[in-house]
Amino acid sequence: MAPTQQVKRRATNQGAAVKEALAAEDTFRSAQDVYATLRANGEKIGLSTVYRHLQIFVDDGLADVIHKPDGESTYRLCGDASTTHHHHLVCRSCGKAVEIEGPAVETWADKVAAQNGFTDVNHTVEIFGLCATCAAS
Amino acid sequence: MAPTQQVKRRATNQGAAVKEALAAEDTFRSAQDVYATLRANGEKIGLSTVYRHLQIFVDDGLADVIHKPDGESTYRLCGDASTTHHHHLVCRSCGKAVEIEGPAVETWADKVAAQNGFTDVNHTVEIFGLCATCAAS
DNA sequence: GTCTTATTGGGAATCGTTCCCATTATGACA
DNA sequence: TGTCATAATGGGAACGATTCCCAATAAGAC
Repeated sequence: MAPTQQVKRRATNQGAAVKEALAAEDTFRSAQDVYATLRANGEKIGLSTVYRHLQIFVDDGLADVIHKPDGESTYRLCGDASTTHHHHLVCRSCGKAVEIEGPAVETWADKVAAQNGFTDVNHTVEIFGLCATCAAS
Repeated sequence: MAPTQQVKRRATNQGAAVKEALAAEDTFRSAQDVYATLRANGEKIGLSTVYRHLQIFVDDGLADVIHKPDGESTYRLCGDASTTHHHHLVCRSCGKAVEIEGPAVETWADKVAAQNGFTDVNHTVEIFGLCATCAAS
């Protein structure tokens, strides 16, 4: 919506740590999960800070969020999310995600919304399943 | 998954009241909202019971759930949800929803999942926007 | 009418997330 | 390199939605 305005932001160890933790895996991970991992690694960081940075990443378009059916929010860094709108194919078991695109879905969504008089539209499309690895075990 | 097995279930005033409350409007409503409405109507019912029945409706395929981006779960009765898989165009402001179908999306989702070795697939497609009424105000 | 047991409901408990605010540390500037 | 303004931190309290627990209640079968 509004042009992503970069606010002055300080570089901190904690911020870097959160980003690293996310970068380490290509799966969607919850804030609690990231926090636990960092603490286990001996990182000195608070839960609030983890939430803060995760949210910042989302605001800056560096990360994507997926709200799991159980209500938990999970995050994952996304290469060039800012330029390409995309969706995810997510493993319900391990959280592993594959970025997918569906141009047809985009246009369909906009068309349907317009036909019904809806404006300021956005949509969520997530496909959940079991990845080959998890299905095998 | 497992064949929907109908369990013996008693007919109670509370159960009927919850269903009525949902049937009264074609919008997705939260458990808290339904509870408040019922109490305001002088209905004698507990919050736990509302949650319980809402969940039962979902299990029985009588209602659809949508997890709002803020994490709240909203429910709405759906005519023949059990027979026709469909999605929703939901007003972000008032919750009003229009049932929509997108056969192309279904096949696309399945195809993408299969290509990536995912099984036991399901997907969520919800379109959020502002309905004409809410946009006007 | 009686009895079995599904259902109820209110409050405690849980869980993820946000808030508050005194303390800490980054980055700009001298 | 030292000083300073203030962004960032973190720990615990606060919150809101949802679930749990369990004694009291009431539906439905006989």
